[in-house]
Amino acid sequence: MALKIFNTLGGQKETFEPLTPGRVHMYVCGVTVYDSAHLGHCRFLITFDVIYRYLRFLGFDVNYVRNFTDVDDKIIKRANEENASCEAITERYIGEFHQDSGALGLLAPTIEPRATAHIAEIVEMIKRLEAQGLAYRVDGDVFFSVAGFGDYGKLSRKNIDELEAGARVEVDERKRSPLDFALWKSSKPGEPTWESPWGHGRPGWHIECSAMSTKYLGQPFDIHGGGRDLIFPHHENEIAQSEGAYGRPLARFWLHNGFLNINQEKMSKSLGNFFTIREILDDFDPAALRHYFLSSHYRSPMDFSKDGLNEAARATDRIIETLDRVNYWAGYGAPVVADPAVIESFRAEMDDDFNTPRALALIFDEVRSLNRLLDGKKSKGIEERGAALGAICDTLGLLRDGYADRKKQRFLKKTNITIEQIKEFIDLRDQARAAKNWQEADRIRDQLAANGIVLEDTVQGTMWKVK
RNA sequence: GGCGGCGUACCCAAGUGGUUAAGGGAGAGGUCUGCAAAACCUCGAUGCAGCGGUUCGAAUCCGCUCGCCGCCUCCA
Repeated sequence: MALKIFNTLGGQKETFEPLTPGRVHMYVCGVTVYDSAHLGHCRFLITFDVIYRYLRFLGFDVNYVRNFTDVDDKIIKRANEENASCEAITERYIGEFHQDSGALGLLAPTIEPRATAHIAEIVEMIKRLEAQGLAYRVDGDVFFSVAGFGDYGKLSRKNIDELEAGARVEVDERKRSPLDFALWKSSKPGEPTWESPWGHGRPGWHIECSAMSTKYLGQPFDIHGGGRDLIFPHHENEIAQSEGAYGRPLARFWLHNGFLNINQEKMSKSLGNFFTIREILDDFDPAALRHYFLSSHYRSPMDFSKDGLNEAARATDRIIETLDRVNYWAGYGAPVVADPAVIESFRAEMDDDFNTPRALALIFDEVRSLNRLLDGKKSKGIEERGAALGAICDTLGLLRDGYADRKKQRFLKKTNITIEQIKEFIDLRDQARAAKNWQEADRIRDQLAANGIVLEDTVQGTMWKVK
């Protein structure tokens, strides 16, 4: 049994073995902090959170680095619009990002480096590239010379000549080739700026990832990830910089997640067709959102819809209900060993390029089996299989703890109904039921149902839940 | 123009050469229940965009056609 991962570099699944036995070094390109994170970001965050969790589940000690791009044209633009400092903007959105991450149940990376805290390393790397003859200065800017790096295009499988022919970018005439990109930009008055051998300026976008990944993970490291759109030019440029500077590979496995579309179009800031993470979490549980993303393979494109998210929410309810039943049945007593056969099946699915849709199918097979056992009042293996199911959910990061409470809280927040009122209705109905006044009991229940509250008569009494 | 991807039941979505095409949601019938809810059971694509081809055998490989999308520019 071995983990196989689809490697963009090479375009096929390859057996994964870390360079250092037992330790995985992983870098994922994070976000530019100039605005609230949206569902598209959510997908890449959850994708790599699951990969991180699964690698840990396999027993690897994972060094997971995910950066913040906190110096960039968009940040400067935003700061100017708000008449605020860039620091104020980036601090605000890094704070928001951490709130969203917490709400989504994302495991914190080992380190979250910021570009502005690594200017020295960036300058050092550019100097190295200059020494290698791969960089050239024009006025106060420094560009990378693509012509000097023979492997350029190997990740995105692009041919330099065709790229030049197809380029419809406004070409900076000072560049030797239209594909050359900025390593260092001279800064205009009012922009963030640092001292450098080339005068005052700031780093280009791509160089920060090269500098920071090398600093924290060495070179080469095991896994480099990000969204599909980063393949070209961002990751291609990172490779050119890092491999050009050090003469050895940057990363061994390159993973890219598919896009989240909406109405067949890419969800993006520029198109304005996005939902922010926080607005979706007002209406949906983070576990449901995660379930929704996991129901599709991470490399496939997805078309977002609230209907789809609602379906995922109902499916999540089903898993949670079963886990609750198991917990009730078993109590929260002594921990048991998770059923090894179930865990093994989970591994088999996930080892195949993190096939979460199949892992979910396994979860539902287990849900059905467990419910059948619980219905039959048979005890054989319930605790072990329940423990396995719980472990699988945890490895996927489905936030099962507090699920029912969160659902109730969202409901109570959106309506003016209080728990006390609901309990009063339940008491009234219980009295009617005790008197076998079924008509009145049903009337109360129907009334609550009309308000989105479902009652369940159980041996422990009447429970309520949100529809 | 170049490169890459997709099209599987009402909806979402696995499967990429070999017994009956996973799983979820919705739907229908049933068991349980005072009635419900939940759960469980049963049903549901002789077919995988279309047409050809390769093969003993294809949703899976090849070719063509149709439809859709992404990257080539900041973007997860």
